[in-house]
Amino acid sequence: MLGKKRVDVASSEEITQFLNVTPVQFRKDLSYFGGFGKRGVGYDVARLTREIERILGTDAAWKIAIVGAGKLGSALLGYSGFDELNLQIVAAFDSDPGRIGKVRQGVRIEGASRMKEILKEKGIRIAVLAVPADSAQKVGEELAKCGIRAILNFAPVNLILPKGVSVSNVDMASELESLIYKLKGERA
Amino acid sequence: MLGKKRVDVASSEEITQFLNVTPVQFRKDLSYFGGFGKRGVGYDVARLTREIERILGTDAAWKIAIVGAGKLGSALLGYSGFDELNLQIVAAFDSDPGRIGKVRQGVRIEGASRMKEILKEKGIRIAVLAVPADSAQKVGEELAKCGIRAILNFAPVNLILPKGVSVSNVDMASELESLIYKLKGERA
DNA sequence: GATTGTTTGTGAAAATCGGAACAATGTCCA
DNA sequence: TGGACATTGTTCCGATTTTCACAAACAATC
Repeated sequence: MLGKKRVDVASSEEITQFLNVTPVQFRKDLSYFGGFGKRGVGYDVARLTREIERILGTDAAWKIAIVGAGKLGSALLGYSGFDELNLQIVAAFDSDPGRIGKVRQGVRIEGASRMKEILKEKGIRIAVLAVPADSAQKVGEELAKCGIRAILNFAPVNLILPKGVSVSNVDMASELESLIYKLKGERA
Repeated sequence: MLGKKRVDVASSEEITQFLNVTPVQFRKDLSYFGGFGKRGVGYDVARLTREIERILGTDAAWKIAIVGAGKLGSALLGYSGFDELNLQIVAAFDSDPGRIGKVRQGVRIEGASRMKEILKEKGIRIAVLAVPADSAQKVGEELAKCGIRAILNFAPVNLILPKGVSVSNVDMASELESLIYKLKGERA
């Protein structure tokens, strides 16, 4: 088990050490999409990476827009994690005239009025929503009208949008709630 | 159904319109902690709010610390959502000498060396981890040593920490992955 | 006060999820 | 070739979660 120190092949056990899943789950999930491993051997890491990227769709590049260029939006513009998912930030928007025209991380901040035009032109289908809570619903609706089909929502608001628009919430609040709930249980 | 436009009482159906749960789930979850509603009427919103806060533990204030005062950390220092959960940011830390001593949103950024001292002194048990991915594990371990029992982790890293320390991941990557996966499915 | 309509709380059924066990398939070595 | 060993892919089973269905409880109206 420790004899061969090759990294080009790894067993489900080795791989899931660093993940939040059990080896069985890992194998089962993968087998749903097809058997990529070799019995008695393990998984070819390079191929596995390719297959997973293909399954998730991160093998092709996706263009995304950051909507809202305040503190959070700016932080996201500099966030390195997007690269790894093959996501390219190709546009940023804000309604504050003081921010429009500024360039952050090579991306020019545009006014909200040019949103539709630019989103269509560049073929953007994913938006990251980083506006204040009280304008999130309104901006979300606008994005839906502009043809955006997927929104990563950072505002602590439950967006109600037309069917066909997927919303994923980065929900700090509920994560914190569950942490507090656990802490409370410990003390009891 | 539309006759009484009172906001002091609402049915599970009305409430869950804005939530991500079904009315039945809502009622069942609540009934686990006790029946707070009146049959044929609905839930007293004020009381329900109090009860949920009590259950979640957000009725009492919790002190939290922001660890890492880069772009993301700074954005979090100004994030308004913490207030609503009765969370008070009472400390911020960074290892960059250029940032230490600066005050953001009324909180002074302290050096990492003073972490243990300050966390203990102020009785902080929840930390928000906003450091770069490559130092997240190390800093997480330090926090665990300082007596932190709950970590909200923003770094795209799976923290391995001693049992008893709860970690919640704000996992932008996996949220984005699921969005892309959905988009891909639509196009097929 | 009886009746009607509404909504909660809950017990039972259905679906989903996760783990254990195991057969199938591969490598390695004599 | 054959046997020992390793690891996948899959089936089965128990547990958990979600949905369904409905009785109990309440308000309103006649």
